[in-house]
Amino acid sequence: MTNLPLLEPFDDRPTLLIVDDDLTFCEVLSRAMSRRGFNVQCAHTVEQATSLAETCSPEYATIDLRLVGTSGLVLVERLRALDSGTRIVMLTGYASITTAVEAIKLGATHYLAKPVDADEIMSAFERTAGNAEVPISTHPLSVGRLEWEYIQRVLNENNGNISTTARILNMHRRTLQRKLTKSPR
Amino acid sequence: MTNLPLLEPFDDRPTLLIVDDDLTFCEVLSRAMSRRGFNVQCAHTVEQATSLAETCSPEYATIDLRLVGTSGLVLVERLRALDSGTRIVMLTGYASITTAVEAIKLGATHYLAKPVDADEIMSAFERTAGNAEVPISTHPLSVGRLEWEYIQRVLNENNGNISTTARILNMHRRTLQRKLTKSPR
DNA sequence: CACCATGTGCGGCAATTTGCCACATGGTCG
DNA sequence: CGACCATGTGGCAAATTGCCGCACATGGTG
Repeated sequence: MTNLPLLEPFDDRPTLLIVDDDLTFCEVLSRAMSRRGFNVQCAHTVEQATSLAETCSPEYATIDLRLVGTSGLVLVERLRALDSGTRIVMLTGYASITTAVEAIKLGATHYLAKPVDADEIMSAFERTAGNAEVPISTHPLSVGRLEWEYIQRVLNENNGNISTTARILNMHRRTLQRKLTKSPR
Repeated sequence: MTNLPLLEPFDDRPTLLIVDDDLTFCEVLSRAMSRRGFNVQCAHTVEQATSLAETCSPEYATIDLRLVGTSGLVLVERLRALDSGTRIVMLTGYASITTAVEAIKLGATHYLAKPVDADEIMSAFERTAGNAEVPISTHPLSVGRLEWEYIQRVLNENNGNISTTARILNMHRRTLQRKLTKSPR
């Protein structure tokens, strides 16, 4: 599965930056990726990640979309500003089309929904535009899912402002709030 | 067609290629985009679109993901091979994250789930990675309305069969029945 | 023909979701 | 500082839903 030699000297191993506010997740993934030949570093906030990236300039990165404070998306920009060759995989608990589009446009290599395993991340790193054969799903989204995607889109366009989003969507703020706490149906 | 007073002479207007196998959709969108100052051409198959693109080399394009025969994705590659400056918006009835990621990686400017209106497409064309957080013009569709449109489409695709539509949409038949008796919210 | 699978329309009822209120907190702007 | 706004939360009545059952039509099949 891995084409990365396990026996390279430590400093020759490719560097991987894992950014996620879930400490357990970081630790588990970190171990799995170390085993696959990466020199791994973890960060739990955008600030941490930025300063780490400035000193070590990682070749690979996994970034969680939802981080406390700022969105993980800004990190995609920063990492690629530092080194446009950085391969970035976006991870998220609640995948939505809007944020997927956004992440890819900002330069992410791929976008995966949790739970993911290390091998999925590995092949996501390998991925380029041409090489993925995409099964076009024939069956539509459920109404619940459609609503969720739409809400995410509008919310994103309004920079996460719940009140204005609710107003635009012609729904009660309280209702929108409640919907947002639930996972996509 | 007569009230285009302030628009540029016909040949100076930006060219837009609409690719969709739904003829009605093409016609409606074509008219809406003409009114917005585009020189519109329509194609209903990948082949048609390819030969049209080779002769007229459109600056803008909207491409439906699911076309009979080949996927609309290959068209993204072709159009951008002809002119890498072409702005392409991918449209789809069945939005999925995978195809969204793929479309963007192949060079699409944006990816929108139907139903869309012409204004959404307009702002999608304007969109670049940087200006994503610019709040776009007000969203006309309420969630209720979106749901209604979607239900109508799926229902139509299933020849008005309420039971199968309810199954596909993952909602109770009784609920769907009741929703159908009401007018779009 | 009877039999069966399937789709449809509708009534009733409990469970869930909603709309709408109030109140507290924290941030920004003048 | 006060005015304003977005957010988080709880409570409660009203609306919607999920799910039951039943009657009826249709179409295929032994």
